[in-house]
Amino acid sequence: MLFGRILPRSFYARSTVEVARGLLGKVLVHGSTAGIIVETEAYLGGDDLAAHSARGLSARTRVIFGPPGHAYVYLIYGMYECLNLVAEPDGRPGCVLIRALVPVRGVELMRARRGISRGVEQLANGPGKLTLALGITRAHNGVDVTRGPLVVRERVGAGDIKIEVTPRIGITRSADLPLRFVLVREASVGGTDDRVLSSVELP
DNA sequence: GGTAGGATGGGCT
DNA sequence: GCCCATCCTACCC
Repeated sequence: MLFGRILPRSFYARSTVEVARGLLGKVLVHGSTAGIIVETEAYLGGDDLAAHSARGLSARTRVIFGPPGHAYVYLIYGMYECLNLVAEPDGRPGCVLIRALVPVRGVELMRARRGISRGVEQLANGPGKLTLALGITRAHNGVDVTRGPLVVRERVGAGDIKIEVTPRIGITRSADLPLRFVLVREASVGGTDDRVLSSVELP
């Protein structure tokens, strides 16, 4: 698995939906651990009542209104942390929740952090699981993901991908909007990555 | 295969 | 005080 360049800020300075779709198939890297992004959700500005930014600017939502290409990490249910990547030009709200990864580097460390000896496909197949597996915490809230140690990279040799679109998971407001994006499989046949990508079990 | 319930703490009304 | 952008275990088909 070869990683390409770090995604530049211009990648994130687009509409939240474009960024959510564009992140599929890219590689999230933190230290010695990395995984291919296979599931994302877009949380928009404006009429999207499920978004944390819907209630306006606050100490918590400040990052979402800030410049693109930064991490928004928050605590959910008092126990887990969720990673978002901020989209849209500076000053406009919008972020992408990373919901699932296929581990490609540092699998043993991920296993140790998760405290389980289960299949590799279950190490990072959920928003609370992947932050635990990659060692991402609220200490990363606001960090610039166009500079290390937490970055997203291109994947060398990645072909066309197929994307499935569904409503978002686990929300009650604005629940019917088609803003969840899942990487179904590689369209190009024959790469060893096909097996890896199809092995993820989405929660 | 499926679902019900509990853990656990911060943000907001 | 209530509501969560969740996960795991136990238990029941």
